[in-house]
Amino acid sequence: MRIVFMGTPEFAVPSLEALLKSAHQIVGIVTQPDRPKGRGQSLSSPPVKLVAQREGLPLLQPLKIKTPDFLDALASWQPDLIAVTAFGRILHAPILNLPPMGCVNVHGSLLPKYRGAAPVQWAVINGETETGITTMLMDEGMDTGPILLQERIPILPEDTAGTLAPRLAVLGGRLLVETIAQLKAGTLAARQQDHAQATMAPLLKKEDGLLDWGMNAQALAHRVRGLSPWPGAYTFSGQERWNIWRAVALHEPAQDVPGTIAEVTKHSLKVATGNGTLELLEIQTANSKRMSVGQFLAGHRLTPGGRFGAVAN
RNA sequence: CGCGGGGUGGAGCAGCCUGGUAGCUCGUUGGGCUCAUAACCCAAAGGUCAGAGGUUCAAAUCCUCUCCCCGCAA
Repeated sequence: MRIVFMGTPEFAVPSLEALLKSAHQIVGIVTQPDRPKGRGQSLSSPPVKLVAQREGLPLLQPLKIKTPDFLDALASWQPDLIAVTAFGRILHAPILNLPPMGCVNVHGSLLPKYRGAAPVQWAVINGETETGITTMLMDEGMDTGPILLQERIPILPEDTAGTLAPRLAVLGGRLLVETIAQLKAGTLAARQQDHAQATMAPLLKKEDGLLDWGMNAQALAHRVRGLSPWPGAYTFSGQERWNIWRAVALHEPAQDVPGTIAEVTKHSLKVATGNGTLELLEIQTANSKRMSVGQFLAGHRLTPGGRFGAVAN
């Protein structure tokens, strides 16, 4: 089968790799344009582009999707099917209708739960113990198309969005190939999503990382995991921004105003929350690298009673 | 040339402004105490102060350049 692959970040790479190992012919790849990144402002290539170049495959990086030029280019590849994993743009009808077998999307959640751009992060933030991959036939909505295949995967207690995403991505690749095989064989029946059960997983912004100490300790711990490695959970100590990379909720009830440093020993740092105590395990201050609380406390003197919270300005 | 912070024994930091004996909290090693311990006590080892040049009687500290790391912003 002639397949066009559309995808952009690291999460999309295993999908592409899986297709490359399959018997299908990848006739073209579409990814987002190079963008300025990093400390300088140098352009960097999306991970999918690097794979395309390695394989010497035809590549498009359209600035705009809804142009006749792009549609013509796509059509010239004559795809039977378009596979989409984390491309980063909504596809409109002219593209969706182009391939005879339709557009198949790999989504990182058990749809209809967690529709949107950040399904992995939100599943962890909400303390889910399992999530999964859904393949679906795309329509014009945001992850609203009929479901093709679905497979579950556990979320481990120590999982962050950063550790969970690669496992989901690999599963996504496997399920994508399986989905295409069954579509080709005609043994797969798409079934409509139960839209009443739908929840959203909107794109995270930097500000979403700011911790609200009024929440309960368990919810904060989940948030720290779900926001790692991006955008990162953070709070303020005075004017200084501190990232919290690992934390665990304790059963000890909070005695102080939420955000108050409740206890400091040589190796531990405990903070009062709206309900319960949060022990910080790995942190990162303004211009330093992330480090364990033990390391941090070796060089910094903290005293109980200090307050974390939003910066006042 | 997007903005800013930093590089000091193995780790994390102070010292720099106002040049003049290398400091703190840990870790490591040895010893002691203890039923015991990530606890406590005693002692020891371990540093070209990122690198190069300059100023000076004297540079971790002041000046110039280079390399590397980090945060913001995207």
